[in-house]
Amino acid sequence: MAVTMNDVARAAGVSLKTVSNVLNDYEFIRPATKQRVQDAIAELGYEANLTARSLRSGKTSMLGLVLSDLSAPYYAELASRLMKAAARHGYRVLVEQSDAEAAAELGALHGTFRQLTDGLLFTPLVVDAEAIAARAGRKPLVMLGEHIVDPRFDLVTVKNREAAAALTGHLLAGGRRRIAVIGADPGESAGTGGLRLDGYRTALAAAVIPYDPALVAPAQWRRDTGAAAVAGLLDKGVEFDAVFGLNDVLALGAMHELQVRGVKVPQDVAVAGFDDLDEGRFASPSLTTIAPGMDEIAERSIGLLLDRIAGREPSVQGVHVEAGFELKIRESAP
Amino acid sequence: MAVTMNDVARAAGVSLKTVSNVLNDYEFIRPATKQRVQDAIAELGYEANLTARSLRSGKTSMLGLVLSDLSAPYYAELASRLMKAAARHGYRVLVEQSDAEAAAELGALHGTFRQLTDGLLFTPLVVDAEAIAARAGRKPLVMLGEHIVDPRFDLVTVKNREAAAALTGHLLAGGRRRIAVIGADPGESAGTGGLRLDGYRTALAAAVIPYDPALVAPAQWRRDTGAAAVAGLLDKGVEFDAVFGLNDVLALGAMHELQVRGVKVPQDVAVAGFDDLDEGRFASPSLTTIAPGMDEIAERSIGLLLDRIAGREPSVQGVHVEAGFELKIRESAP
DNA sequence: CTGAAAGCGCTTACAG
DNA sequence: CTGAAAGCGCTTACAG
Repeated sequence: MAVTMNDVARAAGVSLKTVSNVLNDYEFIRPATKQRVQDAIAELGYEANLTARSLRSGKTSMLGLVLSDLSAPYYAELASRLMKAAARHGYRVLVEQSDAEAAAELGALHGTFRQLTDGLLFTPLVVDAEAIAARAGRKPLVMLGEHIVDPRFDLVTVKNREAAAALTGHLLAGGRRRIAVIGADPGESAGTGGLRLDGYRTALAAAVIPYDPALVAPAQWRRDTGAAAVAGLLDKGVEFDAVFGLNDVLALGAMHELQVRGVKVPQDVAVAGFDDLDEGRFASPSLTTIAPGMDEIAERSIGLLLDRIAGREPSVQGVHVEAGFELKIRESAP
Repeated sequence: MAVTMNDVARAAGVSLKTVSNVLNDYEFIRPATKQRVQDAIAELGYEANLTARSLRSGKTSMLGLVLSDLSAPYYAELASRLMKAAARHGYRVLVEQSDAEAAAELGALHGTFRQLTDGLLFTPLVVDAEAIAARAGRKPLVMLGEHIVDPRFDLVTVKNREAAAALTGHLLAGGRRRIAVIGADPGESAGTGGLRLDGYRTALAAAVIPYDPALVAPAQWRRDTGAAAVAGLLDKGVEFDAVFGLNDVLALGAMHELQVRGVKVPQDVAVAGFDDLDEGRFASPSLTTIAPGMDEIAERSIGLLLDRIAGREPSVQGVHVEAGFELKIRESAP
């Protein structure tokens, strides 16, 4: 059997409580006692049993991360950084893939997944604020992304509108006038796609260029759907001189389709995305995009969640954090 | 407070043990009793406390997955599928990133990570078999990848040698004679890189073409390093008419560098990779590659690990599973 | 087929 | 500053 606190207590000649005090960095321990306990721990190779600690304390030292699909590059990158940020504070991250299904998204809010974690980083895609509020329980919950923007919930996000406007502004400055948008419904205004579309419209308005809904093609945010959306525009005979993929994989899929059809990028059509995936830097041509402050997002969301868990964050209302961004100009839209 | 088994027992008018029996699908329960318990569970909204169950039973229903970096596309894809396969059996997967550091790889073998999981899926990159054997403990451990091929350990992998030989054969059939290899040391023979290099050499030998170590460039398996390795070959004046990136990101990095330098792919130099990332399908040109049987790998490794956990797998020796592969011929090496 | 009791390894009031 | 005791919510022999 594994070494227990009892073994340590016996070896050090103290009580269980004293070992617990040492383990939990209780201040008022006589240095000599502390030393004896630490020696016993080292000698016996004692490792605290997290399960027992969890059962008693109600804390698991795990954070939950709910996202649709870990194999999507943006989420993989985000998960990786969140795990590293959490590790710095002594927490692990348990990932749950929802596949963008409502039942899975809601399921992560209670049941065993919730039990196993002290707080949740949640990237809802289909479920609405009411459904979440009804099920969220008392454990802290921080939203990532923009599907839910609600004063009841903490939220960490990028400056989507500003970033999309900056990118669109860059395309306009390059002389592009008919900029297709891939990944949103023409009338969309909420959620990540809606906010980015809104930024696009803002930049258009600033340049006194009318908004043409025919240039906006909805698509799920994948490479194949990005390619299909551009194919649809081309087949319908819609004219455009640039494509703004609302994220990088959409832009990359679109760029592929353009090239397959002999449309030259950027000469005939410029292409730009959003996310700054490593993949885009090595695409041909390399992809112009927005680099969201991923480290800032990871750091801030973990920080906020841990503050809530520890009761350090005083605000009763949701705290909304907006991370910065950077425009990365590359070959696909110089 | 949450509803406990005691509350359910009281509501159903039975003992704790009976509730436990119903929860654990014990066979011999009177149907009426079972029904009463299930009704009480439904009515109270009871959810079993996993932590308490773990402390008592020693099982956590979690599997550990140790890999170097979750943001690497192959690992992200693998993790995603492993999580889905595990979920089908009622298990979750807890991921640990080692950053290819020995301390982290060894650390995952004991301590809290091991405690929290019933078995480990391990992708070691730097640690050797002896170090693992010395620290592995009694919980099951299944190796993924080929860094450790040792009769003491279970292993699930692709047919690396055969796949690399098939790919090389395809390049040779296309008339390529000087095929550069990116991602291995010229003398390497063990590990994933070594096995793939070995397959390359086998195909070369079958075509009676001498092996030229000058064509083999070591590189970490990333895009930037793939680009740098090809740059190195070009700068040294090494002549080649094809590049075999030992995985897709290497090939994609190499392809980017070639194109930046005005080398036409595939006319001047054909490029091929290994992994069949979605990214490669949408690269320009699209990437010829090997599709490892990812679902087979995920399914078999989870199956094997769960068999070991349940004591169902009788073999004392390590079981070695080799998944199939498929050659995907695309534009970069038609 | 079901019950009463012990115990997994911790933390946490409560004393002193 | 430290000890003895209770208890977190389950599962598991042991009876009956």
